Amino acid sequence: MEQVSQQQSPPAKRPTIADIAKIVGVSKVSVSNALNGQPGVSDATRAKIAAVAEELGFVRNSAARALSGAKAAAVGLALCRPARMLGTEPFFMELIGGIEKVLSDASYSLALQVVSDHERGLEAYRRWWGERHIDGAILVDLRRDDARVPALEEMGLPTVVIGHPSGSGRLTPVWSDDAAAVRETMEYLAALGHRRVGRVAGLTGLVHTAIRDEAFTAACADLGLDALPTVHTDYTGEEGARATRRLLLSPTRPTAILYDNDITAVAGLSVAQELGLSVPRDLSLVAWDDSPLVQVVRPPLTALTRDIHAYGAHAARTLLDLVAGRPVDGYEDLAPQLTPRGSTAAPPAD
Amino acid sequence: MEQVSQQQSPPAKRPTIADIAKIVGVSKVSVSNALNGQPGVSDATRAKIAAVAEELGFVRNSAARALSGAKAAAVGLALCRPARMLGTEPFFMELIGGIEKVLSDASYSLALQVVSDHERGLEAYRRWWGERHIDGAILVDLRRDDARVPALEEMGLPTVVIGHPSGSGRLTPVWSDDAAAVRETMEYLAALGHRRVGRVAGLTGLVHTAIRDEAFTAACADLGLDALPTVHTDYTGEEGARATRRLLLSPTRPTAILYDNDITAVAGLSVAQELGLSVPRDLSLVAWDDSPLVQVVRPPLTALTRDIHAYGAHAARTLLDLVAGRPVDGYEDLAPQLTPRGSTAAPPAD
DNA sequence: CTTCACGCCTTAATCGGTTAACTGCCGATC
DNA sequence: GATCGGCAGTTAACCGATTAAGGCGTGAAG
Repeated sequence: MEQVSQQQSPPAKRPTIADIAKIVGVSKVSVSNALNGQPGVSDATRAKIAAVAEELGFVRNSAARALSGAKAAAVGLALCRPARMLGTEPFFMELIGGIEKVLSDASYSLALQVVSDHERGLEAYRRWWGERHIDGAILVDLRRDDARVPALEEMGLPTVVIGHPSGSGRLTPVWSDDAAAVRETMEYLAALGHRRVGRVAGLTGLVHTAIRDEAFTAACADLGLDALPTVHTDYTGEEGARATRRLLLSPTRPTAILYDNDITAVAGLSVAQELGLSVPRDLSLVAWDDSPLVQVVRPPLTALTRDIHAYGAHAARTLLDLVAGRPVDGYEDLAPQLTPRGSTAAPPAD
Repeated sequence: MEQVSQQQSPPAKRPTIADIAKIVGVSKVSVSNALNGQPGVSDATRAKIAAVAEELGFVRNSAARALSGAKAAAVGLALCRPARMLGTEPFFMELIGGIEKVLSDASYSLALQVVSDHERGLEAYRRWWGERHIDGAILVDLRRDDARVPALEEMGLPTVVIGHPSGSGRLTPVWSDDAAAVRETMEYLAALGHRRVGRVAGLTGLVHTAIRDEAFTAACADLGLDALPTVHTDYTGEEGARATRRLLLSPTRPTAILYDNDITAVAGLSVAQELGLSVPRDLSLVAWDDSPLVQVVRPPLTALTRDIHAYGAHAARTLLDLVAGRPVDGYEDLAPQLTPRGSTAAPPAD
């Protein structure tokens, strides 16, 4: 706390289109048109303007541009995570990376706010939109009967919802078929010979949790498997461990467990090993979402893989279409693919 | 891709201070002053204006405000991560969470851009600043002789550097004493009886890597330990595993290894177990940065703990001071604290 | 009675772009 | 030769807020 290092305030004034206009000897409007590729400027003039702009290091003032009714060239994302869940899931960094890729190619930027609850998230969207700070928004962590959906609809803010169409109202959904992934996994486990499969799920309120819950129950019924009660968690390692312990110590101990994320699956693996169970000999585990994490443990976990980066990119691309007024349908991404690794095998003979 | 769900464009015009002025029967200026808590407005008028603004759901147009020379109420962060490293480290989500907390309390927002290299990161800062989109910036992943430092200095963009003062030039640094943490760890390991300690480090170019490298070498010398060559990685699990394998298969196999992040440490644990080494009986491991990850594996890893959320919050607070023109020193956060867990013990008798 | 200060409020100008409407001018068309 | 159309470019107005400068009435001081 001893280091002193001051910065002086910016002295130089930024060049404006008026400066360029004066130098080139044309009007502001011609400069504006030239720089924006609008017609009505000769190629010669256009070139001269471009040269001067370059030389002066001209940068458009987005405030002025926005004020004149143009786009803000930014989209908003209010991420709702209680502090302790932050950083537990690689999912969001990946997703944001994908979103960012598309946005920055279009010279859009992302306004990000991490908030404690959906209420405050909605406030952020409302402020950004009211201030004309953003042209569109991305909504994540979709809940059942999510109050944010009607609110955003009413605001008229172009929004892409990352989540199933069943919960996205009139907003544009981008989603993947989680039910299919559950089905594929259950068929795989059933084929291996498993009859009692447990499930450690995520937060109950989320739409995708409900969808997976349902698909899980349906698959059990279809495949004639024992339906064990699903245990819900908050995605943390601790709850994943607790849930796994509960399943493994119950009288109807499962021979395989399907997790809703990577952290709980890894925690489950540790619990199993603590209890003296060998994976995959005594117990098979499947993680949802592939990440460095699940590949680094021993044995590496069988996982439901999806390209989260691409998922985010699709959402961003869809939003840009929406903002530009291009006709937009929802976008269904690929369903997560089962990637078998060392954590799944036939159940013990018993 | 079948779902069709259109959104209509926003029909209603947002209320402006002119609207409020007309209704209340005063001038725009009075409205502006009233809403900004400026003097020159009677309490009665002020109350009336506030009431009408509330009723109309008035939100300030930040573009217009920015155009008139006011603050942009946002700060920028260009995060430079190659795609595959994204999401591997919980560190940045935590850091951003801490930054966000402080910013949103001050009604500031964060402009975030994930870029592929520092060159593009600098471009983002330049664009944001030129556009008056941000009032200040946060710089991370500080490298030695980082070209971004002089560039930002020259731009006059108020910037807080998350990194050691030795590399932050005239910009304001926020840092923690990594050297002290290395020293503490080495003393601990030496006290346990270790004589050969290996180190799996991060990217060579980074300032904090160099500082830890140096502290490591110095500590070895001071404590009379064998100086094994440090192995550098890109923080991924794969490279962590490779580095660990290399150390463990060398003729001078270490009895303890200090890692530069959590992912490489966990990968190292797996490698050790694969090679038939028992942790901590045959080998002790120390991870840098505590995360759910290192607590979930067996045994849970001894780690260098720091409050990353608070770290980010300090950086943001310092930046807000800087932006407001308040006198600012650099800020030295607490040094990472050693948290012993099950992965460290005395070395084998040999 | 003048003068000054002050509180409250107004008008005017400004930030840096964009859009709308209009002016010359040239060549093609009838 | 008059008319039309299109291109290159102009001027004027405007977006919504802020700052600067000034007016006007009231009460206190000289």
